[in-house]
Amino acid sequence: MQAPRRVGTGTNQEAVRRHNLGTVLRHVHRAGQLSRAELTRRMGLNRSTIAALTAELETLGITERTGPATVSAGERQGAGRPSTGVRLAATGPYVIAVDLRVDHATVARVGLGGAIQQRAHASTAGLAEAWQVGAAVATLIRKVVTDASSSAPLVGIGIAVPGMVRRTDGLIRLAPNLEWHDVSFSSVVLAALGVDIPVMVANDANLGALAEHERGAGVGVDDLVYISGQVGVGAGIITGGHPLEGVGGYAGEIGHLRFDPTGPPCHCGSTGCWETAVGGPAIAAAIGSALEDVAQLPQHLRQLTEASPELRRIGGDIGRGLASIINAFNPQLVVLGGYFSDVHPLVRDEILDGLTCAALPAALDSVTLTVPSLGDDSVLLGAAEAALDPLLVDPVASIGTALLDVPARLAG
Amino acid sequence: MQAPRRVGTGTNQEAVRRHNLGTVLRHVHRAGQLSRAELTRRMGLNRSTIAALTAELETLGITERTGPATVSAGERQGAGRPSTGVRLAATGPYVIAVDLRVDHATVARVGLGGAIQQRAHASTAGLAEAWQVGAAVATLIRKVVTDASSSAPLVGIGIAVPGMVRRTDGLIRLAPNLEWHDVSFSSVVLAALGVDIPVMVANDANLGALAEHERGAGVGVDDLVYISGQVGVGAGIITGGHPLEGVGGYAGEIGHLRFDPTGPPCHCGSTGCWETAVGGPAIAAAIGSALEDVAQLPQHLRQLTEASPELRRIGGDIGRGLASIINAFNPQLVVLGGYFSDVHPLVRDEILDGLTCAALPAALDSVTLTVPSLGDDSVLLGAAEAALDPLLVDPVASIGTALLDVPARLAG
DNA sequence: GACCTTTGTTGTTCGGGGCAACTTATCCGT
DNA sequence: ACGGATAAGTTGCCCCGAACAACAAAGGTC
Repeated sequence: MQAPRRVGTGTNQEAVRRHNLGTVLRHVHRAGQLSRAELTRRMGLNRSTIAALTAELETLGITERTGPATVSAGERQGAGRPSTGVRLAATGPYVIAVDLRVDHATVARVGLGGAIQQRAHASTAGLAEAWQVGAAVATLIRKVVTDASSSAPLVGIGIAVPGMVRRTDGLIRLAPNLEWHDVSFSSVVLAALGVDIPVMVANDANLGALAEHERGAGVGVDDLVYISGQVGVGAGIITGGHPLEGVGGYAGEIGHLRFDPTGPPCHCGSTGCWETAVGGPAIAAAIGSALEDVAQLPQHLRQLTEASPELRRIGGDIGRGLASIINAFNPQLVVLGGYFSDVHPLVRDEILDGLTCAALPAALDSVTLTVPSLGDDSVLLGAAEAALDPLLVDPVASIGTALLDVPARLAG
Repeated sequence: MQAPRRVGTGTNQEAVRRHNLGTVLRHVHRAGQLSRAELTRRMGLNRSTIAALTAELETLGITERTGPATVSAGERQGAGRPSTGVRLAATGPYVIAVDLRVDHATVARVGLGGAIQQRAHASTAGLAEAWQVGAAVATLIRKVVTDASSSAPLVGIGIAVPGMVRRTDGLIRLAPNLEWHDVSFSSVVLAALGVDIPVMVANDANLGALAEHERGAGVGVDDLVYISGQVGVGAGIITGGHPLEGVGGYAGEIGHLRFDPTGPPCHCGSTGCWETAVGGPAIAAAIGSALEDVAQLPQHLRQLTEASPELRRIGGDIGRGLASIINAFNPQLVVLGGYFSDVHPLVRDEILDGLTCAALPAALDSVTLTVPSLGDDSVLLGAAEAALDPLLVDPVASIGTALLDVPARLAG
């Protein structure tokens, strides 16, 4: 009995209301706590309109109002009546975020506002088949919802995968390091859980970029590139404030940019991809670590205080590869994620040298290099953000389709 | 006395009206002529709403209605009352488009709908200073408005430049082949014309991409890359239906992607950029043409029926470079503009071979290579589209600030 | 020619944001 | 301590735009 979904490029009043309600929630989601007066300023709407919108969010159980006396730290300033605050409800909607890696998986229950409420972790080493991994993930999911309030709605699941994911349906086309081809992992997980809720599967680098853009090093930056170094090398790109996807959703496969045609063959079939120069195996070799240990690269790198000449050369290669990326995308920020965040402090100068000699000055001027400010949780929190997105687009619809009484329903 | 510009992320009713009016106009602009019934279908709004919106466009003098009997070719089908048509008014708003190249400039008067109403062309060889070129362009502009109706409003000027253009203000940061640094060409042209109207300066490849997306080979394609081969090599990229700009507006400088570190030095200071392998000078050398003739490459290429071995090798290099671009952006379409459209028929197989061995299968599956369907006018029409954009966003405001009585005002 | 289908037109309804007046709550100066 | 200034919440009303329904118009179909 739900209203027919409108199509077409026109905007009607219902859509305006949806959009404004979602935008209010998005602001609260980003800022955590916010006064209605501040919302009025940021959205440019009338006070009374903001009051109506926040009231609706309250009746939906998403937010609650804080007394005007909340800010009591003695630093209030400016005359006038203090503004009522809006904050996220303790038993408000939440999502499940899954960060699937080559040999382990992390699952978290994440509320609106991006707070991790509960998390669980398990090794997946030795689990080759997707259904085995799916079962392990389902177990972790059951674990993280045990303490959830039964009145809090579960809005969806977000899953980060190291591979190429088709954006239309979340099919994993190819995850080389998991050795998966054409796996519908969302179906696998839902089957193991025995429920039906929206699942969003996406590439790990894209989600890392999303998280750093929303609540990490890239807040307020509308053009950024998140470089993911896990085993392979990939990138998540935000341009104009929106994720760059490409037709299929495979954009950002910068690990296979041509780097040195005289270099070694790459597992992709080509020769001299950037990944062969700066990928996990190359770095492992440069620091004398075993190739089987590629998944543990960050730990090994953190023990180093100085870079070997081999690692220094790789630093230069990182810089020269980044130069191509900066020329192509003209980002304001490059976030070095995965093991790159541990390589960066060791070879910062070499990276910059490589950059400077190969990037165009105009593009180089406006770019900054940094590491994720969310640490190792970028990708996990990005999966949460992706799963939360429908809620921020249309809160009413999303709450309507959410799952209630979750601990009991998943326990069965 | 104009209404204060609303800011903020909220949407109000006024904005809805603006958006819908602009969207109606955008549909007519794209389709040329359209029935109100068709508009109703495409926009998903009510018949009466469409009637009100089209009526407003009529009173603004932008469109006019065609009698229901317009379609008389005997191919009418379907029962029911025939729909009133909406078409662009003959004396409706128009823009000036300028395609500035290394040794010549083309200027056109372009109406809504993308029809070139008048055009002019002149060599700029020997004009080194920006003000000299600006004066030449102003002369061409005066020429193309001579026959314009004095009641038709001039909405703006769009200028395509082969260089890096800052998007915030249209400053030309660097145009290597014009040898310009930090030139505010919009000021130069406006000063030469003695009027003040909106001028949009942008990179030629970006505008070529825009035009092919709007009315060329990329209609309906939301992810495309337009490769521009003039003297240097650049790209204009559309992702998710929107131009990819980057912070400064310099995105798409793919001519300086790293291609072969053992290759020759590039004028940018780096070594082995893709441009050194497939740029104008390399192609001129491969077909035995003089280096001073780079601007005439297309003419020379069109006389060839067969590719030399050198040109074949360049074809492979084009393919291998495109592979990187396809991996990075995952486009649905790659449009080979500039001299590449003349190289393509000669070395199609070599390009495809290079592509196949270096691009990722998932990305390669969904991509098509083609040449501009607007021919040599892509960039010019893209400049027109860019200048028309404000009109399609807010018709009322744009008409309000437009210049009237243009032939007389520019003649002085 | 009767009936059906589709569209334009017109008047009305509905809903959402803007606005103004009033109330409430705090700061600040005397 | 007290009143004015300031800013924010609340309330009722208005305006505007899209939806809707009823009717008229124009053509197709049998």
